[in-house]
Amino acid sequence: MRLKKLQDMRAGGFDPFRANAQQTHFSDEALKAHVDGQDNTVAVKVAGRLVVIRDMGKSQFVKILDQQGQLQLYVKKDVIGDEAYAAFKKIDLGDIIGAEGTLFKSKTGEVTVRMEKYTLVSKALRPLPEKWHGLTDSEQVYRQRYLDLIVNPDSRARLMLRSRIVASIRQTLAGRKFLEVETPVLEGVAGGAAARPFVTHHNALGADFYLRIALELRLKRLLVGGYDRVFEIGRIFRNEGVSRKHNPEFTMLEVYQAYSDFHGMMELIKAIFTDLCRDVIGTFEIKHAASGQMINFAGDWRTVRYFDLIDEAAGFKLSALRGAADYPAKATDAAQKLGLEIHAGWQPFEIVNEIFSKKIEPTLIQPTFVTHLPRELCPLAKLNQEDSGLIDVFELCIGGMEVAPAYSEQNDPFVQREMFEKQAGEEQQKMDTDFLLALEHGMPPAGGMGVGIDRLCILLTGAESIRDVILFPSLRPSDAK
RNA sequence: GGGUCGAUAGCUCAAUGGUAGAGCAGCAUCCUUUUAAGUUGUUGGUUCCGGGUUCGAAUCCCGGUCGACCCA
Repeated sequence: MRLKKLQDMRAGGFDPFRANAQQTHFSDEALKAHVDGQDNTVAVKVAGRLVVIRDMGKSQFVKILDQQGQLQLYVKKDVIGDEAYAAFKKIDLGDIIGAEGTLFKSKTGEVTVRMEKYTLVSKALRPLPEKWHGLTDSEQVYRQRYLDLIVNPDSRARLMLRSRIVASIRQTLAGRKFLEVETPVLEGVAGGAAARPFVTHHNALGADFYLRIALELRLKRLLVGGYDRVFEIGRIFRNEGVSRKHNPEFTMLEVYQAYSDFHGMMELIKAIFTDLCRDVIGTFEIKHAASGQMINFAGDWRTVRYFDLIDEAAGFKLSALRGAADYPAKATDAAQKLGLEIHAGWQPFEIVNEIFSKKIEPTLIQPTFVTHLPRELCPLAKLNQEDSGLIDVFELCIGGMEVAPAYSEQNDPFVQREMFEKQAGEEQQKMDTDFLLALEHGMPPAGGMGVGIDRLCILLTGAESIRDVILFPSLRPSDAK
């Protein structure tokens, strides 16, 4: 039917796919441009997709949707003429039009464009999903996100907010003289984190490449190169499970600042959140979707040592036994008392971290800096001066999720090499020998931080799943119809 | 990878093992300030795919595909 309308139009000498329209106002700008009490004085040219048609015979109210939202148009036979009105009646819901007219307020007080002229600029050959319930089939929401954006205002607003969140972060960092850089996605060694990488092959070079799993080692080379404040917002790839908190490709912000340390990173991440809450979200209190609690981003954030939390969970001073002969047994015992399953070959730090990630992290709803983690958890951080079993780092947890880890970065090439070589446990990082070479040239002391942008967006938009803040989440390929 | 649940008209959803329906969308009709507009009429199905049981399967069984949730 719609195809026939298109064919008729083309036979009549008009092809909507060859037409265009002008846009002087977005919908929200048009709404603001109306002057109270002065109807039909302001002329606008608007454009968008027809999403509502209320036909009353010789006149109709319709609504178009553009980037900023919906705008009502009033189409009157007397105004646009018999011929144009007859043609307008043939337009379908979902078609894209440009319209010119003047602004007025309807009987019910809605600012509306009195349409004088219109142009059909694109024909929709397929119908829109239902207007009231929207599109709820999650598979279609993800696979055909464009339909979700057209009919589900929540999705539209949430994903637009993500764009503004990223823009705000860039602005905060630029204001502090950070340089935004781009580093390779294809790497010979996927380092900087412990994760299974995706592998691909470069034909001309005859070599396998890995998609990066972190940005860290490249950005630190830039510190060596004399760029003292650098950051990258980029996609990284981990060939692991998919869940509400995990997508195989996700966006990471990594920041490195020379002559700073993990305390400096605390200040920086607070500044980023403060700017976001004030400029983008408009509130410092955000509801946590999973728990229903309000997360308060204002004021001082709690800072607590990793092992203090462990001791609290265990119910006794487990940390005092670190290094003692019965530490592994006591740690296993404590974990099992908490109902955790401990695998036979696990190192003590793995057992303790199981307690942290299963029993503690999910309870950290309010912003919390967890500091002084065991050294085995990250080979790239500086060792604590007082206790070389610990590292000078924090893990920022919010909403029960790890949102941002930060370190005082290890810049001693000997210690760094040793840390790589001595790695224990299941999760081990690959040794990047060129990175060690770079360290040997001298890297300034620095604070560094990684921020999972997707998780940040989950928190700030009150979303329930990572898929709600990623435009096109990874799905198993399926044969398109 | 394991478990649970789901897939029916373009969309949102119904349908004791017995003729597959409704609302919206579409089509036609009436209506010159509507707000999920309203009115009258009406079209529309490979019930995800492949097997099996049965006189008869959207429904029961087996296998598969895709998705959601939970667990690892």
